[in-house]
Amino acid sequence: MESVAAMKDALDRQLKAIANPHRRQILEWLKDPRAHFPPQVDGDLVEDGACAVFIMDKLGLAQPTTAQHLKALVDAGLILPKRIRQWTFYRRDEAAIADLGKMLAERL
Amino acid sequence: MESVAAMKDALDRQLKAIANPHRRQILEWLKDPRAHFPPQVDGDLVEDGACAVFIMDKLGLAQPTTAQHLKALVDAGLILPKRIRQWTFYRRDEAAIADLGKMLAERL
DNA sequence: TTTGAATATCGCAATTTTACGATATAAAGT
DNA sequence: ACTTTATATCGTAAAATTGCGATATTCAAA
Repeated sequence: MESVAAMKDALDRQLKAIANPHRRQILEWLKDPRAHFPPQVDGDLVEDGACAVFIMDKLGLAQPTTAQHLKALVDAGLILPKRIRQWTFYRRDEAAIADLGKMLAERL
Repeated sequence: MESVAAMKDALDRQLKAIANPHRRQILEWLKDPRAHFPPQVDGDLVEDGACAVFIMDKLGLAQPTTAQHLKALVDAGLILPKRIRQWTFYRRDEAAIADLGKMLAERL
């Protein structure tokens, strides 16, 4: 069981995460990875997620900046990282995103 | 009809507005003004909203800072200001808040 | 019309966020 | 082992956010 303060911190992280346009764009792209990212050899686009390299390319931001945005989304619990060989793939945590959406629709 | 860019700007303002704990606290208090604010002589607590002075007192922030937070919420279209005599009262724009919540639940 | 109270705005400091280059680490192929 | 590629981290600069004091403005009462 989590403390109230910890839950508020978690909500704060999630709301700050979606308060940034680049991070919302990433979440949007990951809704349909096949439509937005090229085919991958090492990791299924849907099952494992999109490769950080492709996300970086589409964002048009530097690698450290992209990594920072992805970390913010992971720390907020909105996307799930999966390391395969030397790559990290990211996919949406649909359950967490749905929970957040429901929470906001009900309690905002 | 609004442009897509203008709609994205509006969403950005709304998400940035609720990304701040103080502003979320204000929205929370305004859900039940009678429970959180003292009776008012000049303006109905529910119909017109809570007086900025009382909101400031509860926040424990300076007047200019409180005014800034209230402006952010007004500019985001989440609360409605009403000037009566020398006071400004604020109440939730329930329709706008519900729209935002629904939007996030469906499209996040 | 002066006084007092509420609100709005200005200017500025402190903090946080965003972005990047440099560099370190990790993993794979040569 | 060495090189290449992907990722992570460090340090730092620029921009945005948050907060406040000082001050202007607004409005009503004295």
